Amino acid sequence: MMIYEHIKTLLKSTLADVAKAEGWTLPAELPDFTVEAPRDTKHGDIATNLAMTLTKLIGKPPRAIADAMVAALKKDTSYTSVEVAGPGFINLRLASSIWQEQLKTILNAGTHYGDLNLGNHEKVVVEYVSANPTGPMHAGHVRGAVFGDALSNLMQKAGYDVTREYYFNDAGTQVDVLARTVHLRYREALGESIGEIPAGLYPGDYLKPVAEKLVARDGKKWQGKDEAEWLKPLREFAVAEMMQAIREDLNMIGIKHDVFSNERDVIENGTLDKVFKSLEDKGLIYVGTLPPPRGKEMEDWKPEPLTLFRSSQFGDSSDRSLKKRDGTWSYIMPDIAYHYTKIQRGFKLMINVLGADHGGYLERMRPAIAAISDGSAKLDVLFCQMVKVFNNGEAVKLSKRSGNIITLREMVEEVGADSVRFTILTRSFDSQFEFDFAKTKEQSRDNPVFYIQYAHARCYSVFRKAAELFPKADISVNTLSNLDLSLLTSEDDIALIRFLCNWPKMVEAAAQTREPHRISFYLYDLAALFHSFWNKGKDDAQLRFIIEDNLPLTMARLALLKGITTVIASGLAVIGVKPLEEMR
RNA sequence: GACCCCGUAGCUCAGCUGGAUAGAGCAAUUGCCUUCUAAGCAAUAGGUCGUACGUUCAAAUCGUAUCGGGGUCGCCA
Repeated sequence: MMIYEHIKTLLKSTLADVAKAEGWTLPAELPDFTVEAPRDTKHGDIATNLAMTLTKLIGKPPRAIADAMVAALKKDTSYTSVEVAGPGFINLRLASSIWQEQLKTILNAGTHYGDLNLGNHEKVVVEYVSANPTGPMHAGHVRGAVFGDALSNLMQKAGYDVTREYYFNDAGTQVDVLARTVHLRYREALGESIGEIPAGLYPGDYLKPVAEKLVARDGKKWQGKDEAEWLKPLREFAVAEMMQAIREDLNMIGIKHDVFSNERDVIENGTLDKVFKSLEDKGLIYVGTLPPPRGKEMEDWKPEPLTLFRSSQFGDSSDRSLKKRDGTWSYIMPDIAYHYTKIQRGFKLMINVLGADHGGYLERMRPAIAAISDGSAKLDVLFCQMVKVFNNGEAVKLSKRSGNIITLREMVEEVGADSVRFTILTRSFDSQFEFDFAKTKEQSRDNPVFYIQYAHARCYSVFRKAAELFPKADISVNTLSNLDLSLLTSEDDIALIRFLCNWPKMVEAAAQTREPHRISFYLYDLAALFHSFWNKGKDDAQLRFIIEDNLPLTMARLALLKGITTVIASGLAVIGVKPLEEMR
């Protein structure tokens, strides 16, 4: 980024000079203009749209403004060419020495190259997965899980103090259903014939081992007893088991949360009562009746007085009920209390990664957070769109009810963690995508993630070869970063360095937009440049990395390779994929 | 009835805080392994960017309308 910011500053000062000479009046604050590497290298190293953004202000055609700028820029020797192109772009080419210096900067920074101070060490909590402990992780969870994890990596790289968090509901009806199903499986494990799993309980075999564990621990203790006796202990047992399984599943795909929070704690430690009372104290709670929901047929709907939160005072379309008809808390109240704990822990920025099926969540939670934080905390919710799962072209309906699921475990075992992560992270989170399990399995070897890993491995292969051919040469990073790199002059050398210099800008853009997939595409393009360079060495010996009779050039090329592996490795770290040193 | 996301090559998707001839992978066709790993490279073919207006020096990108697909609108989570 250094280089682009530097050029931008230079352009501004040149513009000021030109404006003076030409008699243009400029505003104190210039319109925002770009300084970036153009897509097509024919357009130079760096292009700016500066002239075009000034047409209105100055009242002259863009090319005329550009021409005046070019005349002034040509006096600066750090540009080897300056020209006007297209509708009024100014294209600059920089002296090779500038790029060679940039490569040194990269080597000195190592994998910290691209680290930013965008977040200024601000504390941010990223909550993701947060699946309730009623079943194993399945394909529907994977997208949010991987996305949230990569986003956390990205925010960290951009200079935020990130906490990865998982929140689960262990106090509602779902976990009661879980406990009942476990009890049934428990009776089965003890030899009873249970027949089909009744509707309303969880089908699927995944609770069998849990039941067996329970038998091993408690024997026949709960057989033939009333639900009132076993519900609570079995619930606790089952929740602990499921959470353990979930952690193991997530681990398979490289995900580890820093903090696990749960609904029961929030209720039992008094946080919920405290938060509710503070809402009451603020005059935001009343008893009233809500209109029936629109656009949806509600057979069992009856107007009844409920405990309501004045959500509409904070921009919500309606007030919200905090208690159910039966007097128990509705899901939103523990959630509000949970978010209060985040605020208490010092987070002013909270990011929640949710599935698109939680569409109304933000509209409800934002007002609540505004109320409990008095407007000082901010909630961002990123909705990952649905994943449509196919198996060889046939749609797979994921449903716990029918037991028809593709588990995370199956995905990782069949396709591989790296491929799964990369596939997910080459999509923008807000567009739905189709995941064909069978096809992905079949094509797993074609997954673009290997293309990037292969580039990394090839670089390492050259280093191994160099060590063999030049046993006396010191090819450590320290030495490489202090070399004279003036031998790196070919178009391909410079093109690669130039591309490496885009890395910090990529991190910045990806972090600002919360779009880790940009990193994947950048890495792919970098790998493509590298592979292309590699193959040129077959036609032109001077473009090989190792040139046996030219140690100085070889050393300079090794420095370039080091720059490439450095950026690939730090990019893959964001994606959460291993940078391999060898692939055979 | 209201709100959110998407519509780009045969398929899966990038590009969208406006910029130069619209990109990649897969699938198709053709070349390249005595030389640093062919999980690679080079080339060919493939698109009215859903549609229509509008804003702009400039629109796949922004706005309005419309069609199509998905999601949400609860005291469920």
